[in-house]
Parts: sequence; structure tokens; C-alpha cells
Amino acid sequence: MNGNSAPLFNDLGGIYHWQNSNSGRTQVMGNTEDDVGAARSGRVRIADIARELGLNPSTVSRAISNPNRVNPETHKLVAQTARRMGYTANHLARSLRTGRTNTLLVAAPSQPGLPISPVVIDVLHGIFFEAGRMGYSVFIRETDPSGMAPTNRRPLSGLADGIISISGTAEIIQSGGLAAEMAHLPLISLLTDQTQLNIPSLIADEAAGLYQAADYLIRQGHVKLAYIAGPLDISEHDRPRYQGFCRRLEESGLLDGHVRIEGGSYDFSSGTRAAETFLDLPDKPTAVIGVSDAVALGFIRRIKDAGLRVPEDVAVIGYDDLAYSAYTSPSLTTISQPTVEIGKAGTRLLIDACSGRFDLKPQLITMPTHLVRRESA
Amino acid sequence: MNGNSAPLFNDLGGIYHWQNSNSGRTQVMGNTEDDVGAARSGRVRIADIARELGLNPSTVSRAISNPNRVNPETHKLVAQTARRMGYTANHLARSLRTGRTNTLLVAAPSQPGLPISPVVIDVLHGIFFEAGRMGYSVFIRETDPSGMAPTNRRPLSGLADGIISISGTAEIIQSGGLAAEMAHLPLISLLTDQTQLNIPSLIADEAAGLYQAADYLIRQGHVKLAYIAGPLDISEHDRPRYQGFCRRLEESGLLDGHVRIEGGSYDFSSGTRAAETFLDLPDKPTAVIGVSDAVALGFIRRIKDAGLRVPEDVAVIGYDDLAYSAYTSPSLTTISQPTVEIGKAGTRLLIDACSGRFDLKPQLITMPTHLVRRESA
DNA sequence: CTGAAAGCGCTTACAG
DNA sequence: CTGAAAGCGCTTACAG
Repeated sequence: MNGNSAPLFNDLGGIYHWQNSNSGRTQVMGNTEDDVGAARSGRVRIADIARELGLNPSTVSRAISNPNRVNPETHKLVAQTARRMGYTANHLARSLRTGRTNTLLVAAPSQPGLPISPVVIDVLHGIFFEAGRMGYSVFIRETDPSGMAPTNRRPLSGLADGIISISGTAEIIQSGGLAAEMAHLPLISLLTDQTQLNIPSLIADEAAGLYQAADYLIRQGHVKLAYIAGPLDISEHDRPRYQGFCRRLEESGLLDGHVRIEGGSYDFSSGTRAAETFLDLPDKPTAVIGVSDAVALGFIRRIKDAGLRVPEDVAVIGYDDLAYSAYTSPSLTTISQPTVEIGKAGTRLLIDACSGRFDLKPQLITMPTHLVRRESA
Repeated sequence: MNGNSAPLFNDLGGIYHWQNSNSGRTQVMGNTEDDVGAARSGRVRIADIARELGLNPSTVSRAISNPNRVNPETHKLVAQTARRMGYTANHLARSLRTGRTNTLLVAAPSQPGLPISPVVIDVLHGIFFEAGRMGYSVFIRETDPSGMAPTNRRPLSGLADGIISISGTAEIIQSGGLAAEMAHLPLISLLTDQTQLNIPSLIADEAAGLYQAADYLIRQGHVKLAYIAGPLDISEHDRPRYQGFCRRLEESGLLDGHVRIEGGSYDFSSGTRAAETFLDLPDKPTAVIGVSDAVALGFIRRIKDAGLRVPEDVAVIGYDDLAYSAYTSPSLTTISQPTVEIGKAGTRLLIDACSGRFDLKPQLITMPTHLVRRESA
């Protein structure tokens, strides 16, 4: 190692060990030495193939991108040679010329110091799936609502055909340096309703989800319910969920007796904090709905420590249906939202809009949620 | 909506509702109408600014990219005009010309039908953090070891300055269509030792982690230990962990009595399956280490249902220290590995290698793990 | 069906 | 300090 390595690791504060690898082996993948071209970067270009074959570059280009507009023999020859020489098209050059990138820009929110949330990950999974199927690549830009993290704010232009904003408000999107792109590219918002900004939005029916949860509890005979709220400022998720909760209570005349506990965020510790508030309540609700699974689980953990039984003393329902919610003790009754489907459908709609096959209007599409019954309620 | 929408949703199998947005409002962000240029895509180019100012495009370019090589007055004028006209540099054109993209390509593994794992997410978080700090963007390509998912295999060229492979084997990387890029770009492997392929690798000391876990249990007096294994074929993670486990047992002469239970994968259900095997064991170990937190939690959940107490009857330790492992009942004693730091350090090393500031050799860097003591052991 | 030319939007030696 | 020219690697009318 050269001397430059030290400051790196000083900055990163890590203890580390160097080991020598078993050297002497050669790189596994790569071009063979006798390949032609390799002018600038060592890469084979269309011009190299053309020279090798005594053809015009335009013919080689056609053979690669539009095989049907070229002699079958020529196509075969070019294809073989391209493979032999290890040619891969330069994405930059092709996109610059055609004006199409076959790339989607995804703005994914993250809190400072926290990784992308599991819910967003599921949406991303749907995006990757559908984008891969359609031959699109994915450019990810983390956006930080708080502006604390060193997110990349460098404005980007020309590198994508469309934008997906996950759970993002207008400010969040701007913070990602995407404003300029938004003015020119089709855009869809997932998980958050932004139709008031004329942005097509594909969301889970969060209000219906909380309605379903409250309905389930009320049918079980609960009359005093609590809702553990999420953050009001950053996201748009708390409001519709609380509304759905209240709507169902109102229908049974139970609205007056309900308790709204401010959790603060969507994470476990917000749930434990909410539990502290709950435990201090003189007249405790018998059923609680958390704004997220993590909040519900943090809440359960804390009230179990205080000697309360779930669901016997307090029934608890979450929202998200994360993978581990089926394996906790008690396993968590929760509202499942079609996150992966939202990712897939949003990607499909956007790609179709990019190619002009679909007219993406600033409308709201709502996907249904459903209750997953387990042990906690 | 036009008629094209129906087949979309047939494919996606979703029930959905359209709502009309409150229309009539105008787009929030965008160029004002009297801006110049807008030849092809509606975007402002350097040529537009130059025309507006009566300058040569090269001067405008310099003013934007190299302010110090231009008259301060000119710089100011260009900067103002660029802002007013809403100019953002075309990333494609710039990169094509300079040969530098300021972009990193990340190959992230995913199992078919499953989203990216929490561990990989943490590494990605570190990558985003450090890349953002250094002004780099991140291109993500999901790679599918099984080849089942419709991952994007289109070969990409020219769009990144370096490649990060997370927890990937050579085959996995190839499946992502990255072989050609690998031959030309600096590459680093995170979480998986690939130095045998001459690829610099930055990993957690998994062997030491399992050694620490076994050590902790043995010091508590346990003499019969079990290890729930992960998959052998796909990943390289099981082997070093099992080795570390065995090494510590051997030191105390306990190796002969140990049990290795095949879990199958890293997820919860693998843990519950392993628990079934465990419950059938005539002479049960009193302490169990899972290859992952999810496996350990799935295991705990199942043996609790069978009437065993954790840690009184069976002590359980996991590996990963995921966020929710602190909130389960019992909370999980586990091995923490510096995933975020690995992401940050790997990104830093790679970027410095891209810019020639650092000579990235095919060596192995190992980051330390540590035991997090909670309730389960 | 193939070739020659122009151009996507930018940057950078090279002159002046 | 600024201008004119060339070129990154590709594609696509336009001729032939």
C-alpha cells in the first residue's frame, strides 16, 4: 500500500487489517491482448469493428442496432466480430445521439444517518423488477428531507427518460437537485399523493387501511382506541392514516373517546416512547394502532416489559406488513400495502409514458390495502 | 385515461381507482416561457447561453466548468444567465467528452422475488453517503445469482468510473452484464472476499464474529453448541462463519459435540425450519448461533412456541445486528458488523482509485465485528 | 443494402 | 482572456 491509505482510514475511524492476496493469478475477465482499437480507454468502438471488417461505421452501427436493415451476412459477420472483440456499446454516446437513455431516475428519501426504509426498499424492488423486464436501468438519488446528509445536489441533466419519486414531497425532490429534470421529464410519485402539484401519483389507500384496522378492532368489541401517530411535518403519510382511523371511529360514535399519541417517527424507538405515554394514561385504551409496524413493535416490546399482555390486555395493530412482523412474539396483526406492486405499476406507467405509449395524466391511482390477521390483535 | 391503461393493470393484477386531481393548476417548477433555445428537448444548452450573451460557446463552457480561467466579469455574467435560463449541464455530453462520469456502478445481489437484504441496504447507505459527499452519483444494477429474475443484462459501457460489487461472486457479477465493464474499470468487492480473482475486497471479519459469539457462550458454561448454517452454494458467507465457530470450539475441545443444522437461507423461515430439526434432536444443545439475525429470530419464535425458554433453556445468538433485533422479545444478542462503514470505506477507496489518488491493489481489508449483548444469550 | 456526412452537447488544446 | 476547431462514440436521414 502507498502512504495515501492512512488518512483514509483515519477519517473513517476504523481498525483494519491488510492481508496479501494470493497474487500471481491473472484477471479472469477481459479482452484478449490481440484485440484491435483500444485508442483511448482500451475499449473497442464501432470504428474498430468497421476497420477490422473493411466496412463503414454506419453499417456496423446498423448491424448492431437495426439488424433487419442490413444484409443478413453482414449482420452475422458484425455480430461475430463484435463478440470476439468484446464490444459493448457506449451508453453515453448512444443516448446523447438518440435522446433516449433507457434509464429511470429514482428519488428515494432517507433520513440523515438512517438507511432507506424497508417500505421504500420494497418499492425499489418492484421498480428494479419491472425496469429490468423492460430493459431499463435505474439511477438512484437519495434525497434528504432534512438537508443534513451530504446528499448529492449536483443537478443532473440528460441521463434519464423519466423520474420516479418515492414518498417524496416537492421540497424533498428539489433537495435532490432534480428540479430541472422535473420540468422536462415525465414524473410519477409513488406512495405520496402529489396530484395537487399536478404530478401523477400512485399510492396505497392508507386511509382505507387504517379504516380496516379500526373496523376490525371495533368489531371485536373495543370501544376505546388509540392511534400512535407518525411525523406530521416531513411526510404525508400520517394524515390519511389518521383520517381513515377517525372515520371508522366516528361511524360508531367512538371518536370522542379516542387517544392520539404522538410517536414522532416511524421507527422502533418512537413506539417505545409512545408506550411511555400510554403507560401514564389513567384510562388506558384497550386497542392501539401504530402508524407503522416498527412503531407497533417498539410499543409492544415496552408494554410487555411493563407487564401488559398482548393482545389480552392491549390489542395492537401495525401498518406495513414487513417481513419480520410475522415472526415476532406475538406476531403482528397489521395492514399490508402493495408496495412491490406499486413499484412495478409505477415503473410500467412511467416507461410507457416515456415511449409515448401511454398518456400519463396528473391523476391519483389508489391501490388497495388489506388486514393481515396474526396474534397481536 | 385512454384505453391503454387496462392491459397494464390486467398484467399487474391490481384493483385500482382513478380519481380526478384538482386540475387547472400549472406545473410548479420549470422554465419560463421566454427562455431562449429549447431546440430539441426544451432544454437550455451552452450554445443558447452563448447566443444570448454574444459569446463563444467555449467561453461559456469555461466560465461554467473552469471559472478561474475566465474574466471574473464574464464568469459572473455567465453564471447569472445560466441560472436565469435554467441551465443544467448535460451529463452525457460532458462525460462523453471528458471520459469521466462521476458515477459509480453498484452491483447489488437480490434473490428472485425478494427485495435487497437489510445488510446490503446498510452497505448501500454507506455508499450513498460517501458518494454524495464526493460528488458522485450511483447507478444500481440488481444482480440475480439464480438467474430467475428479469434482471437487466444489457451490457453497459461508459457510464461509470468504477464498480462496487456487494456480496457478489464472479458469476453474480457476470449475470448483471458487467463483465465488460469489469475489464476496464476499477472494481472493489464489499462483504465478500474475491481476492482469489485479483479483486480488492473489503469485508467484515466474519470468522472473528462467530469466534466471538462462540467464545461468549463457552465462557458462560455452555458445552454443547449448535450452528444454524446459511446456504453453501450461493454465497461465501457461511464458510468463514462456520470456520470461526469451529475454531473456538476446538480450542476448548468442544468441537466433537457440536451440531451443524442446515437452515437453507438467511431468512426467518430458514430459522423456523432449523428449529424443527433442533426440536427433534434427542440430545439438545443449550446454545445456538444463527448465521443471521433473521434465522436466529425465526428459530427463537418456533422453539418458544414449543415451550422452550430463551435464554434459560436455549441461549441464542444472531449475526448482523439489524435494527429490529433490539426490540424483539427477547431482544437478540448478536454480532454487529460494520456494514455502513464498509460501504463508506469501499466507496472512498474506489473513488480515490478512479481519480488516481490511490493505488487499489487486489488485497483483502478486514473490518472488525463485535458482540452486542442483549437478552437472548 | 452500404457509404459519407452531419450532429447530439459538451470540453480542450491551439491560436491569437 | 476569448474564439474557432476538433472530437468524445454513436445514429440517422440522405444519396447512391
